[in-house]
Amino acid sequence: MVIKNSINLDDVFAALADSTRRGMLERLSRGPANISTLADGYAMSQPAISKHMRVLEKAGLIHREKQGREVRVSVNTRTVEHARDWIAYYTRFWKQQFDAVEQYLDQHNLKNPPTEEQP
Amino acid sequence: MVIKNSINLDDVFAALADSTRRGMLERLSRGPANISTLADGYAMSQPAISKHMRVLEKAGLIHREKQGREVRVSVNTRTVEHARDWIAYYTRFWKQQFDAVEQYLDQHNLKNPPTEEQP
DNA sequence: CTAAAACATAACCCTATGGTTATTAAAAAC
DNA sequence: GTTTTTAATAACCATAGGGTTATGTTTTAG
Repeated sequence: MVIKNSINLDDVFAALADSTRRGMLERLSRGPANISTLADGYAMSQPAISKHMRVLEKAGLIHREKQGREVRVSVNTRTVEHARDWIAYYTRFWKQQFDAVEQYLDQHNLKNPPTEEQP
Repeated sequence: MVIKNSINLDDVFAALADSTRRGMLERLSRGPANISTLADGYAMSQPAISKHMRVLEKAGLIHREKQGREVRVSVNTRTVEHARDWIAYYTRFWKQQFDAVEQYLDQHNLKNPPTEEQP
């Protein structure tokens, strides 16, 4: 079993930056699937699908397992959580600032423009 | 005030797929900053920085505010949370499958190979 | 044994991306 | 009023990305 142990956020987010690949990951949330199943519904050639799989695999987002002539694909939870956690971690601080501003505006009744400007 | 109301995950994740831009967002977790401050520590030209800002703005990840000749930049919490939530939502299902497999392997004592194969 | 199915790889095309230098605009400093 | 500073824009370059067709490989089906 090949396990990717170094998560590269560049690759992970780049892989997520394509709706076809996100669609495949969404499909995989209903359970593992083989590649032709994942390809279902996309109007593109088989090699194009193959490339998308490669991008997802290089990012460590999926795991492929040969089963006869088919390939069973499943999501690599660890990588996906890493991306989520990166955003979630900083969201704490970003939101904190945002809330601070909100609170200030609330307390000083500055959230809306002066009444003379309103309709 | 210009508010981006349609969040495009393609743009958001693409913007996050660059360590320079992630670095700037990390810097912004310590509070809003002007662009030259954000550029600090990056060995690249000023126009390159300018381009990165454009990418972040197009993705709706930041908000720029002209203050004299400087530009104050702050994080757009809403967009950032949207990206986080997309991942977090599906993580529930992916992890559920993962856990189901783990549980099965535990219950059937299949997590490790047969003892004869072990050192 | 031969044909079909499921995938991978190679070679190619076009556009997007990340960087550069040169130039410009506007505000601040002197 | 002239010079600096901050930032944007234009024009360019090289590489990466997403797509294609053509071809090959392996496994299953007939």
